[in-house]
Amino acid sequence: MARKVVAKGRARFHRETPEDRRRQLGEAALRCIVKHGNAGVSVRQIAAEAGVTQGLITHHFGEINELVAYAFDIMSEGLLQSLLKAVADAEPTPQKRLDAFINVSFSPMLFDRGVLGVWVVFWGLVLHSPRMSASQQGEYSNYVGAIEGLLGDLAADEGFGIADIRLSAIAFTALLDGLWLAWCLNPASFKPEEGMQLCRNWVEGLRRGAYA
Amino acid sequence: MARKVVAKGRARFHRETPEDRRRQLGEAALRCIVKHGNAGVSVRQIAAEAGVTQGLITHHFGEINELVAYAFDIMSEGLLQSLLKAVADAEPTPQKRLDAFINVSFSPMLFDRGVLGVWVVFWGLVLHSPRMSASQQGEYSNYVGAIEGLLGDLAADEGFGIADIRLSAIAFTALLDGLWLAWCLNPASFKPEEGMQLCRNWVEGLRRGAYA
DNA sequence: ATACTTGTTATACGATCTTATAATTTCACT
DNA sequence: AGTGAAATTATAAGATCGTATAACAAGTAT
Repeated sequence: MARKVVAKGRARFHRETPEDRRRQLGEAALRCIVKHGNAGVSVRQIAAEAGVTQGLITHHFGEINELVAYAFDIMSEGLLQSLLKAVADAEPTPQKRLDAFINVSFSPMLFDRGVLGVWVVFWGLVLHSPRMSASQQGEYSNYVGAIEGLLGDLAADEGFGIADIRLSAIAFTALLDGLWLAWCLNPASFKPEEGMQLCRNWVEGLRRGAYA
Repeated sequence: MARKVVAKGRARFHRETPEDRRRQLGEAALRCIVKHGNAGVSVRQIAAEAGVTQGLITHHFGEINELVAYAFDIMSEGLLQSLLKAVADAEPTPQKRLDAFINVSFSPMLFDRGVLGVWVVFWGLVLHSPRMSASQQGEYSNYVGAIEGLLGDLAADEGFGIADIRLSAIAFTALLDGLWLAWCLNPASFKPEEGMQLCRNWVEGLRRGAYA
C-alpha cells in the first residue's frame, strides 16, 4: 500500500548539523551580497539562494543581523587565512614573505570587485551596529598584527629603524585597502601590477627611513 | 462667504523652484544616509526628512536612484571645494599647500564617521549601478588630479624625481582614503594627528626617492 | 519497530517599500 | 480678478521585507 504517506506534497529535505547549516547559510548570504550588494541582504533571498525556507534562518540565527555578522566572520577568516598561507608558502626571508603578502593581496582572488562589494556592505553595517563593529575590530587587529610582524621582521633583518611599527602597519594596511577600493570602484584607474609597485615603493620609503 | 474654500484640510505648502527643491531633497537624503546608512535610502524617509510628501521625489527625480546620484554629486563637490579652499588659503609654497591639504583632510569636517557613512553607501551603489559609477569616476579623477598638482609642484620645487606622478597621486589618495576608512570604522585604532604624520611620512618617502 | 528530539517546511501577519495616478493648490502672468 | 502651468499633496496598488507560529518529517536512541 503505497509508501509511508508522503504527505500532501510537503518538500523533502535532509537534516544537517547546526554547524553545517549555519555555514551553508552564511555562504549563501555572501553570494547574495556579491550579486546584489545591500539589496541582497534579505531573509528571503538568502534562503532561496541556500535552497531552504525562510524559517531556517530564524531558527539558526534568530535575527538576520546575526547571520550577516556570521557571514562577515567567515569571510574575514577566509581572507586572512589566504594571506597567511601565501606568506607561509614563501621563502622564509622577510623580504620574500612581504613580497608574497603584497602579491597575493593583488591576486584575482582578493583584488576583486565581488570581494570588495561584500566588504562595503559590512562597512556600512559596522558604522551602525555595535555587533558588527565588534567583529570588525577583532578582524582589523588580526590583519594589522600580521603586517606588523612582516614589517618588523624586515626592519630587523635589514637593520633600518621604524619609530612606531604599529602605526606603520596601519598605514600599509590603509594603502592596501585604499588601492583595493579605488581599483574595484574603477578598474581602469590603474593596473594591479602598478598597485603592487606602489606598495613596494611604500616599503622602499620605510627602508629609506621616512618612518624612522 | 468664508474664504476661498480651504479644502477639507489639505496641507498648505509653498512652491520652490525645481532647482531649490532638488537641492533640499538631496540634502535631506544625505541626512537620512548619515543617520541610518543604507536603511536611510528610502523615498518615505527622505520625504519626511525634507518635510514633503513622497510624490515630490518622483516628480523631481523620477526614480529614487536619481536622487541618490544627485546627492552624491552634491557631496563630492562640497568636499572637493573644502579641500581646494584650504589649499588656496595656505601660504603659496608647495610644501605649505600640501600640508594644508593633509591638515584639512584630517579635520573634523572631513575626518568624520557621518561623512564616511555616506561614502560607504555610495560605494555600494557604484559597484552595482552604471549611473553611480559614472559620477564616481568623474569625482575620483578630479580628486586625484588635485593631488597630482600638489605633488608635482612639490617635486619641481624641491628638485626630486617621481617616476609617475599620476600613480603616486593614486597611492596618496589611497592612503588617505584607507586611513579615513580605518579610523571611522574604529576611532580607537589611531589618532587623527597620527594619521597626518603617516601622510607626511609618505611624502618624506617620495622626497627620498622611493617613487623615482 | 516505536517514540522523541529538533531540524525544517509552510503559512500568516503587519510593516514598509516603490511607483503610478488623480486631485488640488500655488504662483506668475495677463 | 481670472486663467493656466506645474509644483505639491493625497491615495492606492502591488511587492517585498522580517518575524512569529504551528505542523511536519528525519534521524537517533531506545
